[in-house]
Amino acid sequence: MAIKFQPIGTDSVSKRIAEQIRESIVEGALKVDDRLPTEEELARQFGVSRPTVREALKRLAAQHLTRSRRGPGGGTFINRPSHQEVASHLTTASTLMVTLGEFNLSDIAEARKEMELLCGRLAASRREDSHLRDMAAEIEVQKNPELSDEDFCASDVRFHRALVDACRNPVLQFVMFAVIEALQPVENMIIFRFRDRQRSVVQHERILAALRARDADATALALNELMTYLREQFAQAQQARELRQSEGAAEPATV
Amino acid sequence: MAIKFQPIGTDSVSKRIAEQIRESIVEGALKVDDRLPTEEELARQFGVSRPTVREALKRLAAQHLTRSRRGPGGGTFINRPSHQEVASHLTTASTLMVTLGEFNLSDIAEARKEMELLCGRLAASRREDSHLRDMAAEIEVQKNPELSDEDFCASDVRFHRALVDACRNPVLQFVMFAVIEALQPVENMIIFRFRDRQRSVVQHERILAALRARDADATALALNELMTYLREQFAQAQQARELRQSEGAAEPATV
DNA sequence: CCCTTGCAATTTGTCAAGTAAATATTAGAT
DNA sequence: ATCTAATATTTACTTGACAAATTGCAAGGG
Repeated sequence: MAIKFQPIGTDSVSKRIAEQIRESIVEGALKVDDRLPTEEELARQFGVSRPTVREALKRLAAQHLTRSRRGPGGGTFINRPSHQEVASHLTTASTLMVTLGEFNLSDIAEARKEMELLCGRLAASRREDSHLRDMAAEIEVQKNPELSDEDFCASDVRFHRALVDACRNPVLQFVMFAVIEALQPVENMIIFRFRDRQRSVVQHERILAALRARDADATALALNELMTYLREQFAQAQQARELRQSEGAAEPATV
Repeated sequence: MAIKFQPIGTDSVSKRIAEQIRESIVEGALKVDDRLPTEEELARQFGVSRPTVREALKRLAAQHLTRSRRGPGGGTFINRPSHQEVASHLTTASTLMVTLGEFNLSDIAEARKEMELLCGRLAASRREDSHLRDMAAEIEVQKNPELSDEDFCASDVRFHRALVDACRNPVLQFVMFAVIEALQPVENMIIFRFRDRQRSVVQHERILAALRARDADATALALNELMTYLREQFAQAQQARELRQSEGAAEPATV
């Protein structure tokens, strides 16, 4: 009985149809803005029913590979996925992996530190005045003591996004947005507990000044200090979290 | 007439249902391996028909957020997104954005260079002997002159993956795999045209030696040279590509 | 007593046919 | 000529049904 039986292709029809269309796209047979046949026609060609075709199209739509419009001249079209669409997708995925504990905080913090340092160095030579303005505006927001913790954190995220934008490399921007946004809930938690805003704001100002002077080393230095500080906070938060989990796992948060 | 009318929720029902379930997941109301109600029950709760619910579930399944099984005890479950699944998803997305021209080659090459340099520096202090062995094995493969261009390229990818592995940061690994794999088709094209293998192999050996000595600076130096060389090749390839597109756009490839 | 076999119940997968809603086109009216 | 209304096309959704897979249990044979 050493026969190796083939695992039967058990994927659902709608999945296989979606795969087939996706293949056609990546192989170039279907180009952006090409129109697919009508659902009825597709159903006929694949030899399946219309709802099955529709499920396949929804799979593709969920990945922003197609878009559909009703009416004459409507139909289903191949979509060019925009940066934002794919990035948002990536962000939810990474957020989920963080909240599910798939990545630990210190790994993310390290990755973020290293990559943001990299962006900072590039940004020093490439930043435009508009980036400086955006960052300055956020610092002003952050100085407002009336600001809620949530709003402060949101502004912090916008500040770092502006910094990443200034490095003017779409790929790095793409990746960093996911990393930064995935950290936001964690940052929220930390800032809520230790709310040491002043220190962050001072560092932000140092970073901005260094970028304004197009000084890569000074930018890296200031960023490094900020990131090191944040990493300490993360480690502290993680210790607290682990302590809470092991000690009072049953108690539902002492708020 | 200065009234601001609310934009009416124009998203399709199945999309809104998928959104609602996704929200429940990221907010923690639905945990991993939780079972959703049956499709019929969901249809009743949302006040829609079963096919509509199914379209929503297919959207989620396409993002690996849920999985479904038939039979009693079956149903639709919240899925824990594995590194591999999400990474493969990210890879196909970035591959698509490259082939659709959303990212240009030099941006990717730059991002890859900077990030791989970063990984290299970290790897110098963290590499294990197993990583060195993996890399050495790939270099041996690459020395074989009988190797097909395709196989050489695949080995090259494995070499760089091993390098990234050696930095021992899951987040960086996660991101880099997508960037490296997205570049593979392009690398293939270039190596096929200019097939300068010898030069790559020599650089690989230098990188390996530097890692063996745990010398971060030497690693960075060797990597930098390799990446700079590759970037030149990319630029050359892109020029050739653009030339071909503008000149003989009609002609179907002169092979 | 244990192991196999087969049956039944449950749940997703697929099909069929039709109604509703949106939209581009065309014909008609002012 | 320009605006309006009818019309045709195509996706969006509904209803109702059957098929297939998988689990659990029960009956039968060792």
